[in-house]
Amino acid sequence: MNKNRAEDEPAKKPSLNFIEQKIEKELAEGKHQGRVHTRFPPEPNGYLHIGHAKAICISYGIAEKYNGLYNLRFDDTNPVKEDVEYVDSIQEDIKWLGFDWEDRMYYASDYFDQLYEWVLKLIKEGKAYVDDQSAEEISATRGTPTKPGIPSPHRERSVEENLDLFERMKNGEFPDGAKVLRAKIDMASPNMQMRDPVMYRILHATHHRTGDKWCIYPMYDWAHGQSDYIEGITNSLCSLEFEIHRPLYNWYLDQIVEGKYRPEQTEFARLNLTYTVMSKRKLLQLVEEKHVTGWDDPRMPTISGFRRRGYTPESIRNFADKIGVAKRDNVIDVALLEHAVREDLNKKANRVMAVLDPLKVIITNYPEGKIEELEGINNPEDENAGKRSIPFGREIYIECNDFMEDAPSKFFRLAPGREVRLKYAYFIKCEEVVKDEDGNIVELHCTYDPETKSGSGNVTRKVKGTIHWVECTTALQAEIRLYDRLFISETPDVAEEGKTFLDNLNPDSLKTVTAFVEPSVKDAKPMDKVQFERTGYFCVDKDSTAEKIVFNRTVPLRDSWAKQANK
RNA sequence: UGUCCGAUGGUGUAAUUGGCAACACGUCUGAUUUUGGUUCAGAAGAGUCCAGGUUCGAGCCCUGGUCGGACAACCA
Repeated sequence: MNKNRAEDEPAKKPSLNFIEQKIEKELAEGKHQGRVHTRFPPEPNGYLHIGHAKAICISYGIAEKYNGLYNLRFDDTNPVKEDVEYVDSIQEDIKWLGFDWEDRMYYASDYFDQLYEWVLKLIKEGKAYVDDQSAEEISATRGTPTKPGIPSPHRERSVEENLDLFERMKNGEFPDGAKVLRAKIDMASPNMQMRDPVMYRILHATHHRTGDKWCIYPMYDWAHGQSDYIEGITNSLCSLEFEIHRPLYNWYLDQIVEGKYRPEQTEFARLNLTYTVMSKRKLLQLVEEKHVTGWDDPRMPTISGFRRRGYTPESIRNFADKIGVAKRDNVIDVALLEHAVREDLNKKANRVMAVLDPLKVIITNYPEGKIEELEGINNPEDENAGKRSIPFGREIYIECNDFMEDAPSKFFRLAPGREVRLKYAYFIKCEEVVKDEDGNIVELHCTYDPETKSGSGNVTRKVKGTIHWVECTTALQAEIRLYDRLFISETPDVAEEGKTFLDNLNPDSLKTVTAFVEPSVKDAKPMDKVQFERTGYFCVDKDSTAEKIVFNRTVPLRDSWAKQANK
């Protein structure tokens, strides 16, 4: 505790990110009557991933910070891509992260009638027209970023004709793609978004909420700002790729806003993570082509995947805090996410001994058949976590790599003639290495020193290493899934020529082993988090049962052994 | 050969709006430790994309470049 320092030096004002600065300025100016109201607007066409988690933490976090409100709004304007399965999972994931939108859950589809009314007004004002051109023609006449577009031959239709045609579009008289409604803005605008953008298209599709009521659906741009306006959103935060849409967002608002209030769009850089694919399309492909077991596969960067993997909501929110908010493109090292997980789990996860790669050790001077109960501390970081009993006996398993036959002097663990401490138990000394006819090590014969019992306090000599172990006859068996990163490339999205991101898949992203675990884990419930001593953080799988205990590896322990070994 | 946006240690984010570039992760060193974990103490590492300008003083302001990103779905 740096109490003294805190008293001597005035606490440094925590720095604000650019969105917070903007909001504080607005607040100071009395904009929006001092209200802050944000929203998170996912399209229900996939599961939420860690990138969405960042966006949620920003939008909702800002509202919380300034005592404002936040909404959840499903941006469901494209029925052919959307599904209720996603609506449900999105709600579950946001709740799990710890955010509560109370009764403010909306759908863009709630506003279809209002949107229709408003667009009629635009048509009457000569600001929108029905275009009969095909999608290809519209695309071809839009021009390029450096060449102006060519006005549609239907651009100057009369208001009456537009009204009639649009009415008939709505009534289902035309097939998909036959006509669209376009805003009449500027076909020569240097901003491609302003070249008479499509406002409505014909889609004879059943919407997951409005059913068959509509066969024309609004485009994102025409729905989004208006939805913000309807909901009283003050700050509409989105990612950078919508920056170029902002003039259009504002143009549409210009047409409908009455009075002083109007929402304002602000953009920030989306999250990129090393070794991680963040595109919904690609994640969907991983699921559909069965490269993973589902959206909640522990290797997926989805919120549900991380949850199943054993990540905690706190760690994800802390992570979002650490990475900050800015407008420049970024690639965050996954190590930072993993650090946030370890930081949280270190405080919360109870310690347990488990041997993943067993080597049998027989303690030759320990009485046969005797089982002794030793005391273990559940969590040295948390006094309230209590203690547990661990059986010890003549035959135990230790980790294979905790023994080395020809050990260098820097190797602190077991080797012929060397002595180590068994965690919570005794010193043991390796007396004999037993091998089979092929020369493989079968088991170790060791002796223990009864004087060195843990906690006895009468130990005069020191050992350099403490290793974990599990007693053979009382050990439980568990299936351990050692999940590793799904991709071997730091930037799997950037595939070499002739390759796709799938070529960057890690063939070793899942290894399953059967391990021996101390008997106390029989009480573990699905989703419980534990730390296997000296190994890593693990989470009891959601489908784990008493008959078949399954652990997913959340994240390995920070491991400086490897570095030592490389010296 | 357009418009918009961006550029600060390896990574990410700051810099009280013009005042000797800070914090976190990572790296390294040391101490404590019945986890080579945790914790603690310390160190190295950028002179802010480049070139000019304004100023007593520029990462912040101005001018001109360079590099990177976004935009030409009836996706969001």
